[in-house]
Amino acid sequence: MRLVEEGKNLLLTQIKDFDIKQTLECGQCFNFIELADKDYAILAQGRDLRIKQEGHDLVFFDTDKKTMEEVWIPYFDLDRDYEAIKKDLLNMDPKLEVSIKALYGMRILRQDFFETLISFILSQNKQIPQIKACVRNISRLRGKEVEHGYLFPTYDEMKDISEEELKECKTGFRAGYVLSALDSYGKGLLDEDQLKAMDSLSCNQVLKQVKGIGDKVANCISLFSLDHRDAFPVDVWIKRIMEEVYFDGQETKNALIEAYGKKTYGQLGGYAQQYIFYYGRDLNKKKN
DNA sequence: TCCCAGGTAGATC
DNA sequence: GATCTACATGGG
Repeated sequence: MRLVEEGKNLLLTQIKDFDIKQTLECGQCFNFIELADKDYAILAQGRDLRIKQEGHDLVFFDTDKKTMEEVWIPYFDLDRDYEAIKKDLLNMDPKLEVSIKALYGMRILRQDFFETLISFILSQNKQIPQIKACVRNISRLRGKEVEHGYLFPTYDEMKDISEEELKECKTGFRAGYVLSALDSYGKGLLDEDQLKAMDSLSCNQVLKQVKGIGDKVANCISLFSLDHRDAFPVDVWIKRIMEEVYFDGQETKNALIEAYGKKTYGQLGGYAQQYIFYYGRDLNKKKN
């Protein structure tokens, strides 16, 4: 990986194990726009970033070196060795080979905690396009306008939102859950630094005290915004494919699947989960 | 018209 | 404890 300045843009060359489409469209983040093939606007980290991939090169538009090192390299998890992660996972479970090969360029983003907290509360019992629409509605109502849309609001921008406004954003029965999360956040019960310092189990327990956060959402928040890479969210897709591949086609409780994932993949549980999730969904798309 | 979606809380047994 | 169901909204 090498940094090259090109006028106002920054070029990252010789990148490995990275694909912008796989990374953004694997269901971990919702506030981005596809401008063209492998050319996206990402509304995150309080910024509007246009990023384009050309083979092993990444173009970061209108970006300085400091922002790149302090914001985008951590955000895209580019300072982590995915070759080693994939190799370790394959040793733990050879069955992962197909999904890892299919999703060779997926990186788990290090996303903003508040945004991830609210977004994954909204995600329950919704399809990804609908989650995106919901996040977009809230951002339009309360977030800062930028070139390619609206940033997701900060806590201060969102704290006095009403239930009616949330329902206008098509949050449905999740509106009350969002209010509950805002309340806990405002009271300081959800402190990002403290949650990061805990082990993932304790972290999930704290998150689950919020009404509307259960096992699955807590694991997603832990994995996608609190550096708990051993988290293992079990949703309908994971359940389906793991019952088929690891539980002999037998109906299996979510808690048991989660325990199996954590035991099998340990610290790499979150990565394994993402590879399996994407593969399961992708396979389903091809059937239709 | 029915079924499902990156689920969860509350009721009921 | 474990299981059942209602919950908004949109798409197949």
